[in-house]
Amino acid sequence: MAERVTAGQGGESLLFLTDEQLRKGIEAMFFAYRGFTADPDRILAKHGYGRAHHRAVHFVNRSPGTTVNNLLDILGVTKQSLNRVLRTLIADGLIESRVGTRDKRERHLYLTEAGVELEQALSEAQRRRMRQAFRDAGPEAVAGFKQVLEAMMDPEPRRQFNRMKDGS
Amino acid sequence: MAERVTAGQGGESLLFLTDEQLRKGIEAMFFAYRGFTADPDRILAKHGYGRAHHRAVHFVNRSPGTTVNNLLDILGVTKQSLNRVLRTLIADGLIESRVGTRDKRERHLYLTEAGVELEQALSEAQRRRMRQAFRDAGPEAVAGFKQVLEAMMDPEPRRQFNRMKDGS
DNA sequence: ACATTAAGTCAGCCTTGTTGACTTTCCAAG
DNA sequence: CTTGGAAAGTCAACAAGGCTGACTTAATGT
Repeated sequence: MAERVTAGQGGESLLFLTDEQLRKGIEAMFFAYRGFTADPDRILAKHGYGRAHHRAVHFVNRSPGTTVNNLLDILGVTKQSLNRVLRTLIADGLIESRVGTRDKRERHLYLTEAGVELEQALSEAQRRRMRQAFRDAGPEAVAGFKQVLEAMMDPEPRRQFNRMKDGS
Repeated sequence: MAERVTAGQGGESLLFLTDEQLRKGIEAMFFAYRGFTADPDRILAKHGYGRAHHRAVHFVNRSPGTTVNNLLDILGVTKQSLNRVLRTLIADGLIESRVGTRDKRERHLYLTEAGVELEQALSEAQRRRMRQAFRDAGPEAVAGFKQVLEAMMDPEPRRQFNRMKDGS
């Protein structure tokens, strides 16, 4: 089996990574991400929602009272795209939008009771899979998993990721 | 900091995983996957293609001569969805579709020279990021990363993933 | 007073999923 | 041998959810 190795740019490292090893990593991400989203997707479909709604609900739950602009930064989508999703969630009574007290231009977003309920259902499904995977793989593997994922992020999302470690 | 822990279904395990730990895993997947797809997305955009084209090119390169049906199984999308992408790739001369010799209903798919070129550009971008992440995290972390991802897949994709380890 | 900012809206586009209906080809049972 | 179903692929039409651009409204800060 011919193992062609592409040149590593910059200072040659200590680790020898074949293209084949890297490709397996790439495919692992592809298949794992599909599994990762499969359970919530089923729940969302019942409600007539998509992944966009899930992301919105997740991060509003994560940072209650967050503003629209804040959410835009986190999700990395356009205002118009988020707005469509947000509008339906507000209309359906899952998210509440309160005018800011200090700055009345801002809208602060909160999950309603129904919103919390959906978020619970979605995240519990996802946690279940994550928990199972973590248990199957063991604590050392979990540490490695997190390390690699963090190293794979772009700098700005990584900052957000770490900032969110300790609450809003 | 209140750490609520949801009940682990089934036999209580040795690992205590808080909801907070699991949620960090979930967010890590979200942000990392975005980084993972960012580089190829930029290249694809220049050619007027999307992720669907990338996936098709990737797996045709991976298993030259594969049939449409085969690809369907791997990608987990509908025939019609794949077909649209495939049609443009064939029209643009990146993929060649040969009628099967044994079974003339089947179409066997191959990358043309131009197809190989695009695949190289895409996968090299992705490999670069993966390589960097792997190096930053170290070999032990990489092993853990793979273990957890594999554990996160649904059984059928996992089978495909492992089957592809040693070539088509 | 005026420029800037946050939020929201409308119109229109693209990609990529979906379902349903269809053709061509193959194979197996009568 | 023929014929009827199954399998592979194709075409048409629709929906979700991205995107850009132009614009309004309201509040803020200079």
